[in-house]
Amino acid sequence: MWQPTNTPEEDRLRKLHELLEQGISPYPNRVTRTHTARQAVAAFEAAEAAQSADPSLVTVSVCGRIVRQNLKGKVYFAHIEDGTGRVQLFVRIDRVGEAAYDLVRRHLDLGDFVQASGAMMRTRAGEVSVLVDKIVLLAKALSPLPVIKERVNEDGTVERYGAFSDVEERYRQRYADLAVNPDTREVFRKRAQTINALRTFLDEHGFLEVETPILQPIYGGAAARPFITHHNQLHQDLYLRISFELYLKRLLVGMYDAVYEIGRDFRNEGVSFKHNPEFTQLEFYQAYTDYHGMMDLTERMVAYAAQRVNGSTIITFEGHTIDLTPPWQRITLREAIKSRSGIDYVDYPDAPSLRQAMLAAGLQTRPDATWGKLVDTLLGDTVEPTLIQPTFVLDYPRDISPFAKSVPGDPTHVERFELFIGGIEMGNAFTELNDPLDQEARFLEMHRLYREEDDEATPIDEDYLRAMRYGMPPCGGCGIGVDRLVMLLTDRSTIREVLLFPHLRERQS
RNA sequence: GGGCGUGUAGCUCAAUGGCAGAGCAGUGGCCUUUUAAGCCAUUGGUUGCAGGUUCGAGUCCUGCCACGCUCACCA
Repeated sequence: MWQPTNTPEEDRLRKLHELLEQGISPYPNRVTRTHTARQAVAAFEAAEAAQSADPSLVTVSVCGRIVRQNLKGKVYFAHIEDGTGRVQLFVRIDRVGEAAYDLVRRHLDLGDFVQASGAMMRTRAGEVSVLVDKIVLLAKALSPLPVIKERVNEDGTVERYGAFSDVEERYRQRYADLAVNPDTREVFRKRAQTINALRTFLDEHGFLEVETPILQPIYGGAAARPFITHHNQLHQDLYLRISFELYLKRLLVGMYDAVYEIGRDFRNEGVSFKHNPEFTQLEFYQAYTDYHGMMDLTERMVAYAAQRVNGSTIITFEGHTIDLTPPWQRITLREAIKSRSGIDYVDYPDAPSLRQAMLAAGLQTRPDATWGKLVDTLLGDTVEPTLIQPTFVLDYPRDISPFAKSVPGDPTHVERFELFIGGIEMGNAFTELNDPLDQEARFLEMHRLYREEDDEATPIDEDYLRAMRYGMPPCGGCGIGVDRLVMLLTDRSTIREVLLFPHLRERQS
């Protein structure tokens, strides 16, 4: 059984017991709400504006959490807040009677939920308020939330005094963060709007939303270590998906022209400001197009989401003004790296020579890195941080892109792009490889590479190859990191600020 | 995993190696139009955990835990 751990909790528990002794339930079953906080204020102001109506005849029953209270002798003011906003309660002892007033004075705390009914009025100070006839406790708060006081300035801006800012506690107790920090609530509203906008855009462009397995017998579609779990009755190890790619492309074999999925991917890798072990991915695939089609669609979709969420395609991110208005800059990976590092990697066709060139340029490399990984290092270290404005980087080395079609006449490169905005990778797309024999060869090549590194054996998905042998239409596919997109649209510098419950290490002792 | 940093009251923060404090919240009192209300009084601490140095440790040292930044890792 829970025990108070501090004086405020002891006081609140005592009040709860006193209420029970008076026969008052601190957690009643029934509640009556006629108006939200916002509606109550709006109804009064509308009556004020309409000369014909008597605003004092506007009666309401409002519900919410007490976020400010001011006991002033025989009158009591409180602000209650619900999901729509705040409204002030004005309680007078001569109106509610001594018994009810005593309950208000002795037993209500910041954080409690109450229901108040009465007529709307305007105080002498001018604030629209509920002149309370009856007030009912709806839920007692036994633990105190951080107290944040607000002052509304002349110009309407809100200044906040006090804070709940400890990052760890905000994440571990997100409910408390949300309860007291309206800015946090706004982030997750925008997150929902973002996802809704992506979905709406794709729906309106002929895409079918689908759901594919999260528990997969063979993981694939990306290079990452998986989480492993086990089905007891089937005696089968299963993997939490690291991407949706291979299942979604099976659906193009199945004659859907365009499909997408928004869902969770799981990667058993390190965490960082842009990595969480589970994250939300959007992948969409469209037949009869290629990566150019994916670029066109992607830039329009992201611009649409920005417009829907922020009302503009021009946003601010980490102090940068970023213009998401299409069309976006396109540059080949080769040109991008050459312009930033001075290294034209095609001049160094094998890992040892490229590594030498990179070392000569003062770049750090891993001695065991493959040629493709070295190119990727060049991208990450010299190019990625410079790509603040939205930029498609095109044409990647074949040996780090096993699902992309080759660039015609170019044995080195495949038709792939990655999308960068604000210096962060936002997406990855290919002209999808639909040649089953070439795909099998790529699988075998990757399998060999990873076995050499003895890091993660990439399993070969024979069923995917079988699907492709039935014929897969030419298509483009793209994956978008939804959390990162939300970071961009809400100007948050870490992924944890846009995840309601980010992964944290379990607390010991 | 490495480096740097942080951890003190419910919240936000102070405290030269020398009595562990403030504001807000809480408690008691005054106050019938307050709004960061005000005034008077007052409660609240295993200073993340475990050791060590010292006459004396929140402070210095070691280890551990958690978090942040960063590097590595991450096609």
